[in-house]
Amino acid sequence: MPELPEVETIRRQLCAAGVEGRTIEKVYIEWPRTVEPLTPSAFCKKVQGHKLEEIGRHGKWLIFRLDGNENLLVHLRMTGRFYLTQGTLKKGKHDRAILQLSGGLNLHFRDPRKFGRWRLAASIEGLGPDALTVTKKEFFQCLDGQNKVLKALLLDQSFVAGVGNIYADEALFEARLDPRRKSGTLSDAEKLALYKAVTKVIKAGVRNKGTSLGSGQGNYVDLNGEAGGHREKVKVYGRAGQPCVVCGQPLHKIQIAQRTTVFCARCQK
DNA sequence: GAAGACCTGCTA
DNA sequence: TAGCAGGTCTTC
Repeated sequence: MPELPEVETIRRQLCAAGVEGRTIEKVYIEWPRTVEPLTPSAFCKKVQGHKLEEIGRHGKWLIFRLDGNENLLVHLRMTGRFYLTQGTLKKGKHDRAILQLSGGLNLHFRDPRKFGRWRLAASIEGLGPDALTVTKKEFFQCLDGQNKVLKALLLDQSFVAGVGNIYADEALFEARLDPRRKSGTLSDAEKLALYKAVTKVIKAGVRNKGTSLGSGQGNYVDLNGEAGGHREKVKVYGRAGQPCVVCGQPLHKIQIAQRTTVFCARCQK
């Protein structure tokens, strides 16, 4: 569920809550497959006693830098979220992993659908430039030699990291580009429009602390359990059949690369 | 590409 | 009860 803006919001809140600088005193793995490729006991052994020095992010990955040369890499996938408790540990219903930190702070990883993953590694492989900080030059370089359907390309984390289904649809609407277009057919002006649109919608998402839709269990909430404020700003995602905010025509819903895609057939060319 | 797998819980 | 979900990986 969370895309870059949601992950960045959580990262900032973890920093603000003073998680950095604490020692990981004990690790609980409640769902073994959360950690990979290590077994839970091997994972706990390698993490316990280490200091959590800094929290970073690349694309949708959270990067907990540990002392030594390893990082705890966390991907929230569809329903992962973090929350903090103080004092005696009480495990929540959908908690899949918990870090007991120095000073009595507990960092819970709640993930109903069990898709989230924790890894130990020096770095993350195979990601393109981060969508929040990608430069125009990098973006054009990444587009070079590509000829993929635009929607699929934006979802490809090796192209640009951090864009998911919501922000892909929003960026394509913002750029007025048809999601079915092939990237090789874009003019320079259209490439620039796409670059501007991607960075614009991602930055707006971060500013509004992420997007939440509906009220389901998997619905995104931040560290404090609050919904993102970007919901009202979404122009196409989840609005199939409703009028386009620009031309008033009903928005279309189609499948591209097995993902629901909403767009305006009149505005997006 | 497309389809299935991984999973649970909410909505229609 | 069936269908759907913001993500990614594996296997045709």
